[in-house]
Amino acid sequence: MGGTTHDPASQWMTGLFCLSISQHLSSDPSLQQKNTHSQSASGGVVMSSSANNGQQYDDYYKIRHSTAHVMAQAVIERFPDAKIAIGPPIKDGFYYDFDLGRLADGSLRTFTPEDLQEIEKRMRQIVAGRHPFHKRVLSAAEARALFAGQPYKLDLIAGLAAGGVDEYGEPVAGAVEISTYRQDSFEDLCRGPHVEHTGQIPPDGFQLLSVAGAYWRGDEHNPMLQRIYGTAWKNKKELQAYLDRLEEARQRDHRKVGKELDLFSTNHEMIGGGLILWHPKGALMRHLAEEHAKKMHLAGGYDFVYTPHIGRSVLWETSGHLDFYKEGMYAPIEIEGQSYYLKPMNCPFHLHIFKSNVRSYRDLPMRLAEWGTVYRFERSGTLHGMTRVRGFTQDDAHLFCAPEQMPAEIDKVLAFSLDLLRDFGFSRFDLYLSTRPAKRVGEEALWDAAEAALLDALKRSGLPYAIHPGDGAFYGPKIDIYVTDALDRPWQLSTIQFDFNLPERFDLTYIAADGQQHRPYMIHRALMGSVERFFGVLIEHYGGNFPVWLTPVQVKVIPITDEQNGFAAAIAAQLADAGLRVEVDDGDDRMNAKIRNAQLQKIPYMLVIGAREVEEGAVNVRLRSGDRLGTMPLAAFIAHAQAAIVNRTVI
RNA sequence: GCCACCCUAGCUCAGUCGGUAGAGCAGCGCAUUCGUAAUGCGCCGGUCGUCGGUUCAAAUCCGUCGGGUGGCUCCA
Repeated sequence: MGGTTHDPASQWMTGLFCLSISQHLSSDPSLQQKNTHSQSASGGVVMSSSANNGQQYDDYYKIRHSTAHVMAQAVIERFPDAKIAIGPPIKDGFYYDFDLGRLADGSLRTFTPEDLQEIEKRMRQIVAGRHPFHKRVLSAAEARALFAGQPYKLDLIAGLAAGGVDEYGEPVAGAVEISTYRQDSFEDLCRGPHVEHTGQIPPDGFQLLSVAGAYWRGDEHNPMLQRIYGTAWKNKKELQAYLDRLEEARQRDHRKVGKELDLFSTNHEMIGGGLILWHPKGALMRHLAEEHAKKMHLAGGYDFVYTPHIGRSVLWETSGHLDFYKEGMYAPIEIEGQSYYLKPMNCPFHLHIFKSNVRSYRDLPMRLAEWGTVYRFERSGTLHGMTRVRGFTQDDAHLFCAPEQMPAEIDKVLAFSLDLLRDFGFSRFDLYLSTRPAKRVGEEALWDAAEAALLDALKRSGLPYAIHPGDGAFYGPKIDIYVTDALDRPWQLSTIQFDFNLPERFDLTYIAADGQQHRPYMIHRALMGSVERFFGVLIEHYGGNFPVWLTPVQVKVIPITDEQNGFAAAIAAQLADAGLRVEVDDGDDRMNAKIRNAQLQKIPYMLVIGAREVEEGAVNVRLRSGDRLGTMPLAAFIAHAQAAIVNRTVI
């Protein structure tokens, strides 16, 4: 999700008066596809240095698309009355949506696990038949006749026949050709391309994965369809590699690792959904992360502010939140006849800090930063661990500057953001510039200047970027930064957004050198985005094997017998004095068990202390990786560990 | 919110055709003093998520509510 225009959630997230952070896991490789699409639709606006390797993409695209058709055939054979909707290839696979009608009791007819098994079995038979894919082009009238009993197809044809727009109302370049593809007994409305015949679908390269409810065109006002997800690859080996990747992702799931390492928990029944309890070890990591980020902010010219958790309704009326964002806000609290709202965003408070005094151009740029905890209503079905929650803390800042300062300020904040993300171990970035949408506020000159500044900053960054034309919020253009994690998954973290709206609403001014009042530029930015979500992403990126500087317990001292407990305690005291976070395991376990426990807790350094070490006054160092550094003087180990901390390395 | 699947001890799970509950880990106790991923023995621990129905009998079958997981346009 995260960032596509068609995502209703992110649409209301961005259609706000203030900084919005997409909390979603951005499992959205559509970005790449979307760019291609934008390019064809709007004449090559997209500039991206991450090249599509077309041939490969085409092969997978054809295999997945064709497998979807084969699946639809198998479904139709088993459920002859099924209505078929759409069945596109997607990242790593495909899906197809079906309407199976209703059962006698009025409930939706759905696929059972047995259905899936049988469908998959039948698919292999169809594939073995080596049926060719036949394309034919037909008129809208012919298409309507062909799909007379298929309401969803008729809906699609209507969109195509209307011309100029596709089924989502997006403009389509060029003339629209209506075509079908047929294999064996199954003919589907489709623009292709497909493989030549079903024999080109590797029978051991695909697998059905899951069934899910999905609304027609993603709109909950529409009928709910039954979607079958599948995956398809060129051969068995690739399929297995993909399944292994899914398993690896399960192993790294931040909810699983968070429990194993005792970092955080949630409790829907007693606390509430989407609300995080940070346990001591998780809280320590959060403290370390924030401490580092805050030092960077102070060095980067930011001023810290603190603002309340609630504010009077007039504040949210002024900001526009009560008009446009009420759905996302919690119900008001009544105090002394006044309504107070829990804050969904920090910006209105920051604007009031700006307004609390007459501002001179000499005060600018003013950079107000706050780790501000906000509360937003999210539908219960969308909540997910730490990455989609109802209460979260933004590393939020608002930059106010004079027009002439703006380009430099953009450069600075972009570089700052990337520096911070790099410090947390991310090295692969994709940047997106979202430009002016049709409905917008602010003068054209403001948009021109802001978009140009953002684009220049992107160019100077030297990193891959792309443009999403028309994808900006109505109040200003923005840059979003996606990082790619260790499992090649993109996540939207940082966002840098112009706002031409709030300075107007709050009537912000400063006195320029000409003695006149001027309106400042205002930029929202969050780098981690939501601290909770960022933490979830970090857990999955590292799979719990955190870099030494962030890990809650850095050193476990392991005396082999209790003869060494005294020496171990003395070692631990010296390590603590050196600033290391250390624990001693002086329990009854054998050394092997102590090592195993430390290993399971993913503690980077284990210092094994036996009689030899005591005699030599040294420590024997084992790493989390299983590597052994051997015996060394304590001072040498401290130097090693401190270097790992300073360099933020993962050992 | 909607669709599917799931809910058994603190955790991970087993429990056959319906005959009234088991293991490992964790915790606690005792013994053990050990050289790089689990020492042994014992003890404690569950009205099988909730409420209701069917039945001589329900963890098991049916319904209900609660909770969890995946999904709800990655464009015919």
